[in-house]
Amino acid sequence: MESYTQFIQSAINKNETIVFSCNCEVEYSGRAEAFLPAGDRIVIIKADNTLLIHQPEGTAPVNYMKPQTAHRITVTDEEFFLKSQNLALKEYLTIKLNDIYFVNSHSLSDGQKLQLSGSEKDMAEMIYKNPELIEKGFKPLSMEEHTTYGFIDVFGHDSNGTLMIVECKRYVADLSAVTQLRRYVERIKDLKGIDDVRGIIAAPKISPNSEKMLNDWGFKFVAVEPPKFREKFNKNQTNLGDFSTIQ
Amino acid sequence: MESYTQFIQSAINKNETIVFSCNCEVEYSGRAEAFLPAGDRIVIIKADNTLLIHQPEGTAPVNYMKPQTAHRITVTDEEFFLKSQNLALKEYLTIKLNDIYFVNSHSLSDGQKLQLSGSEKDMAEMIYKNPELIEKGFKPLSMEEHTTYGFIDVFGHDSNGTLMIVECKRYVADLSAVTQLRRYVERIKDLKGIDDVRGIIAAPKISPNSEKMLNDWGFKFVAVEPPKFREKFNKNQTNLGDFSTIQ
DNA sequence: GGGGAGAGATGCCGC
DNA sequence: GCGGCATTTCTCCCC
Repeated sequence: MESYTQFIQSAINKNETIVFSCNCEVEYSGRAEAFLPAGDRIVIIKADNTLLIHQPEGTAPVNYMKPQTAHRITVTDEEFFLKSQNLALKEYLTIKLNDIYFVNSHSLSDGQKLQLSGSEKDMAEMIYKNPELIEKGFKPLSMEEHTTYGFIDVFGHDSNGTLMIVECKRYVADLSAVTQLRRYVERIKDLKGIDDVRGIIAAPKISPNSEKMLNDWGFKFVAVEPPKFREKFNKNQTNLGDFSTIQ
Repeated sequence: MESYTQFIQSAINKNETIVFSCNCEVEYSGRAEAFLPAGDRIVIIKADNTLLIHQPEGTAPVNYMKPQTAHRITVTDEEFFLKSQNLALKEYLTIKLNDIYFVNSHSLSDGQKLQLSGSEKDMAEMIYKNPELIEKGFKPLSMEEHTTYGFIDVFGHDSNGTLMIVECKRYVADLSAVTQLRRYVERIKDLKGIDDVRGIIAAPKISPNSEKMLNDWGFKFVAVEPPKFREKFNKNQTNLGDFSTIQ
């Protein structure tokens, strides 16, 4: 234990990226209060002093501390602790280390950013460039039009000159998407002093209750798929190929 | 490289929790499309076949695959890949391994769940038990009352018998919190066939525009802090104690 | 730094 | 599985 914790403390001092696996319990106090009883976990301390605690299952960390947190190993009555505190955010975390299985530490170098396509913004741009996806005669005027009550994805008018507000969702449009659209429509009616503004939800799908609410308010749903420029795989494949033996 | 990748493949077969550090590039196709150029990262494959890729900075993983994804090492023209696919979700990820710095694999055991307090639900319970936090004479009738347009945090009536709907937020109430409240108020008016229903936002803070919108609709903001039962630290401390040397 | 909103959101609970 | 919604949301963008 002692050699492991000394190694961790030394790596903390050198600002390296540290990974270790341990049996531990965790206490957190900050935006909420939390306690996690003893179990096996993986702990990562990154170069920017982010701390992550992962259980052996699940996508999200069970506990964490944000970047720029101070970390220190302490020993009391032969019990080992990793104490973290972020004074600026008033957040505190203590890991009681019952056992350490392995530790690794490296200086890692990575200046790359993820290049992603298929976001809601990409959808809005696609609609802006291909307005017929909404309806024949739709003329977009602006994207991300700002109002006090939020900003509008695509703003324009139809073939009759009636103003149109389009709210894009990349997956299933829900109740809050509909109230969001309503907020913009009301705001534009108020700002322009007119009563005739159309509201459109553009998404691949919409939940039944949301569609009911949408129709109750006189708005319209248009089915649109988000664009995916980088697509390389055939998603309809049924042949597992290389993977067939490990399914 | 070859011994590392063989070790990884063998650990995948044994369903262990694997951690390795490497230089790699990543390609993802699924709900969106993404590419991450070469850099140093930490990769975790968990016992439930969740995969996480972390850069040396930041809280969130830069790429990931959900639980129950199949993983396999492949070698083509002396280039090493970790290929992951989740056929059920139609998601695919390929890591091109340029270099591996270390690998570790263990069978980890952890059946514990995080015990958390200070959530929105805790706030609702606190208000239910201490209705004077909202106002003198408030009588709560139910929590999580269900409507077609969502469920209400705390439902009750005031000293005059007027129905009241309370929406709790654990941090700053925003525009969508106000529209959410409005949705419930309108739904209850509609269901009960009455016109007099009060709406309350209970939160520590509310954004200025949200408060304006709230007041425009005749609703009210009440300042309430979320409860924190596990609090052990004095957050107003200015003495850094053990941490003073590493700030 | 605050406001506003998306996210490959995730996770939880309910039906 | 979908629906509805909170989250120690995180992250980005813009003011």
